[in-house]
Order: sequence, then C-alpha cells, then structure tokens
Amino acid sequence: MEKTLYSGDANLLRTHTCGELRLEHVGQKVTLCGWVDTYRDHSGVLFIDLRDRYGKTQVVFAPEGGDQTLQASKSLRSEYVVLVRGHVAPRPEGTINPKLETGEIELRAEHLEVLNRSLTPPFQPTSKDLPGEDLRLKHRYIDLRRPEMQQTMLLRNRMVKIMRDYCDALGFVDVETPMLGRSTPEGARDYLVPSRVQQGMFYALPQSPQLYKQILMVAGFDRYIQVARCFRDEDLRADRQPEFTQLDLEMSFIDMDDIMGIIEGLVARIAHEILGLNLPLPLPRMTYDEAMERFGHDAPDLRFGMELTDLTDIAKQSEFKVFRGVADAGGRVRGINAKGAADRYSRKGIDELTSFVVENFGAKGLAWFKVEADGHLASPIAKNFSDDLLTQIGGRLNAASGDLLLIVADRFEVTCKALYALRKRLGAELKLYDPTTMNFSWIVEFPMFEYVEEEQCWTAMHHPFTAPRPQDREMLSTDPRKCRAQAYDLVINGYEAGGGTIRIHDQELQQQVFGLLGIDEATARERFGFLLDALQYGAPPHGGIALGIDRMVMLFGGLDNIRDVIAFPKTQRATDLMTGAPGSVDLKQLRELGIKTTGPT
RNA sequence: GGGGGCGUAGCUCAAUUGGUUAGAGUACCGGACUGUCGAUCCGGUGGUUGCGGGUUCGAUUCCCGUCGCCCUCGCCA
Repeated sequence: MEKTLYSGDANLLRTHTCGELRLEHVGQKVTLCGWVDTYRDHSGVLFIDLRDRYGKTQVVFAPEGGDQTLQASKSLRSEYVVLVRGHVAPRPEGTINPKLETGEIELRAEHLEVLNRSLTPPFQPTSKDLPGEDLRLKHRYIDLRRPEMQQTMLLRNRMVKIMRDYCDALGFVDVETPMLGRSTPEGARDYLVPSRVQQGMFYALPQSPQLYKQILMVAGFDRYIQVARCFRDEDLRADRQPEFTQLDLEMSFIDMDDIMGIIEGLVARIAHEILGLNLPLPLPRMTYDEAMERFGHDAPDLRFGMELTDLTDIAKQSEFKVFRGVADAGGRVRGINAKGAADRYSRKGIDELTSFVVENFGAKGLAWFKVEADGHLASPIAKNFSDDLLTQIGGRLNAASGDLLLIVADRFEVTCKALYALRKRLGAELKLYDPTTMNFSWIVEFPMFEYVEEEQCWTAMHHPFTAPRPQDREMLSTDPRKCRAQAYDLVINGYEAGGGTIRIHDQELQQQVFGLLGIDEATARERFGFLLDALQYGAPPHGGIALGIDRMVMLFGGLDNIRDVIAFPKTQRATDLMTGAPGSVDLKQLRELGIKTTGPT
C-alpha cells in the first residue's frame, strides 16, 4: 500500500489518503480530503464514498457526528471537493464491503468542509459506461480522474523512472537538447515556429534529437540519455501522435551488441518490475529479410504463427494464368494458412477479405482454397491446377481438413503488405494469441537504402548517418541494394517499440553515402553542415537508439490506443479538444512575425 | 488526399418497409427513508435526432452536401 509522503504534516489539510485507512487505524482521529464519488442519503444517515487517487473511503454522516454536520452533508453532490474530519470505525456486522480496499472500516464524520463545489459533471468518473472519446478529451480533467487513467499515468511514471534509474546507474548523462532547432527536410514533415527577430526565418521542432546527440558524442559525453519530446507533422493513427516521447540514448566506443545488450537489460527490468516477467536474454533476433519473408513486415507480431509461405515455384508449373504470369514476371505467389477457419469464412466473408486486400494494399485479388474433410482443396480456381499441384500447395501450406488457404500473387512488396495485413487481421479475429502475453524481439540487418521508383533515386531507410555493416562497405559502390545497415529495431507484439543504428563517424564514408543518396556537397552543407563540421573534430565511433515511451506504456498497460497513455493527447485531426488548439492568433502577433495569412483569422 | 464506421435527452443506448405525442437506464430536480455501497421507493424537468439542403402527404430512418470523432490506405520510424 502506498504511504502518504507527508502524512501528518501540519501544513497539509489531510492526515491520510482515501486509500490508506485499515482496521489498524480504528479509533484514530483523521482528516480526509477528496472528491465525492457517490452519495447515498437515507435521511437519518448519509453515506458518501470519498475518492482521491489512492482509493475510496466510505464516510458516514449520522446524528452522533452532530446534526449540523449531518444537515450540511445533504448538500453534497458528485465531484464536490470536501474535507472530512472524524474517527475511523470498524464497519458494523454484515456491512463490510469487499469491493473496497478500505471496505473493513469507515470514517464517522464529525466535521465537514466543502472546499469547492462542482457543476454536475458531464460524466461520472467511476461510471461503468465509458463516454465517447471526444467528450473524454474535452473534459480531460474529469477523464483523468477515472481510476483506469490514473493507473496508466502512474504506470507511465514508474516506467520512466525505471528507465532513468537504470541509465543513471550505468553512468548515462541526461542532457537537454533544444526544442527550437533547424529544419532538416529529411524524413517527416516539420512543425515550424516563425522567428520574430529574424523575420521570414523559421525554427523547426525536433523530430528527434538525433543530430544533437551525435554532437554530444563528439563533445565527449560518451553516455547520453534524454526523455525527449519529439514532433512530426504527419497524419495520426491509433499508435501515432504528432508529439510523442522517446527515451533517446547514445553511446561512444560501442558496437551494436553493446547497445542492444543495454536495452535488453532495461526491457527485462521493466518486464520484471511491471509484469513480474523474467525475460530470457538475449532477446531473439531476426533479420529484416527473414521478417519480410516469413511475416511480410519489419515489425512482425511473433505471438502466433500463420507465417507467409512461398508458392512461386509451384505456381510456375501451373496453368493458372494469374499465378503463372506473376511467377514468370519475377513476382511472387505466397499464401497463409488460416488453420480451421474454413467454416468461419463464408463466400461473402472471403469476398470481404478480398476487397480488404485489394482496396487497401493494391493486391489484384485473393486466391483461396478450403480444405475438405478428405484433404481435397476446394476452390473456384481449383480446376486450373492438376491434382499433383494441389497436393503440393496443400503440402507446402501444411493444409489439414477445415483449413482456409489464402494466396496472393503479385510483386513481392504487394504480397508482403497484403498478407501481413491479412495475417494481422485473421490473427485477431481467430484469437490466435493471448492478448495478455508479451513478445520481444530484435529485427536486424536492415537494408541501407530503398529505391524510390518514381524519383529514380536511393533513399536512406533510417537516416543518412546510418553506418553500413563493415563487411558490406564495399558494396556501397558495387551493389547498394544488398548493403545492410548496422541497425536494430525493438519489436514488441508487432509494434516497433524502438529503433537505432550505429552512426557513421568517418568523413569519407559519410561523403560516399551522401553521394549515393544524391545529396551533393552543397546540399549536405546547407542541411547539416554543423554535424559534418563536428564529425571532423575527433568524432568517436558511436551509436544509439530511441525507445517510444508512449508505445511502451501502451503495450505494458495492455492498451491498444496511444491517446490513453498521454495525459493531453490530440485527436486524429491533430486538435486538442480541451484547449481548442490549434487556434487563430491576433493579427498583431502575425505582424510582429512578418507573416501574412490567407487562412481564417 | 482516398476508403470505411459512428453522431438521437447531461451520459450510455433504443425506436418495425418511411408512419400517432421520439422511448429506456442513468444523471439532474423535488419528496420519503437510520446501514447503504450500482441504495431503494414515489413524482418531475430534460430533445434544433450534429448542421444545411433535397425526396415525400409524412424523414431519426432515404438521397446530396457539410462538420465532428474513430479505424485505415497514402504519409510517417
């Protein structure tokens, strides 16, 4: 049980919290403060449940406590803030409430002060019916009174403290980096802040402290951390907010394994302290290629199977034009086996799955087979395949009676996207995993570059300062496609919970990578000349990682929505329903900034 | 920017193929009640069915537009 920090301090109104009193306190004179959770008026006696963030305590107003106090209690309403003084008494026979931690005692009120009244709240913080999220966000101060929200905020606090303590014990130095920085048009869209002193110029809010922390390595702070707020002006998702918090970390004189080892130790400690889990270390590692091959995604949910299976070689032998055409054109034919799901998806259900992958992920269709009792594969397209090929398909997908086989034939990327989404969806629909379990792994050996077809150029998969694996360095000039980075992503339950890289500290190598990315010297200087300068003054080998704190709290809290782990989150349109941000500003302010607006003001 | 879902009393929800005065629970207000804890009992207030337009004898229901919230593709590490 949590003990009040300053319990008994004369400067505080209260002597105890509402979650604190037990049978051992019986007879003591105490003072509680809190919010009226519920009240039950029986005319001659009146009960309230008094609530604070520590719990609830039943307060009894009866004639023995004084008629004036009893009368005064009748004016109490939901969410009034009150101070009650009285003595702790055991509950009478048969009135113990096992649902309350404090249910064996009650406070017999002798003195009542209404510290503040409340309007009738738009919703009851402890009501069973959760109101709509927009209402919760508008009245976030009420929503944050809900025990679930308070628990989540406390969980977040504990997790951040574990992170800080862990890093502190290892000698990491917490350094704050600027929020007002310079726009570096890499990666996400920046939030911009106009400069008044230099009109027409803009700061950018940091997408991450990436460049600063590298410079801190050059400065000799060989172990840096920061709980850093980051900003990205991109569209929101259930797991994405425009401002979010990372545990940002960087180290010198280390390699990948050092960083990963330190993070594993941290994750294991969090898992142990929060969930009582003993994580076996080291955490499993999977290469990017393997992840794409087996799961179609670089952050696979490893809590269940239903892996992607390649059928391209079989497709090549078939007469089925769709498969054959794709296979011959260098595409891929891949499938998954939804075990035992044949009955669960009717023709209509499969049509729905088809439009799901066609409309969202660019698949041209979804081929399917239902495995009948005798092992035969039944499908409208079955006639296009010989018995032998059907047997091969069934064998490859480990088909058994009652299974539903789903196959996509397309470019590799399309099969990845479609089947990944299908696997994720079916995994949830078919309840293939226990949602309370946690799975941790690393994805490693990411490609250095991705080729952007539309612009006919290479782009960095992480960022342009990512170092290639030493053994791949030669391929920078010969075969960039095959070049792998010293990069690592921490994946929890199919979410990217963090990612990092070893950085380039060598000028020559950095120039080479810039060259490949089509960043000429002038552009490089213009965008991050300060980093390039710094790297020339004795930059140690270094690397780091950033963990998404919001996502980690979400995952450890068993939640599926990042807004629930942020005290004051934004809606999908990036507004704050409580404050009304973003809002218009005075013309005077704009004039000071030298900004003309065509928008609404 | 695209696709989808939702929007009815303060709140959570209901309302038959499109058909009478839009209901229920809860909250709120008044009354009764000395052991309740989702208190109970009696009574009451409360609605621009998100907003605008259209179809119709008649729209919560159908159509168009628009706003808001959510999920998602693109985008984003």
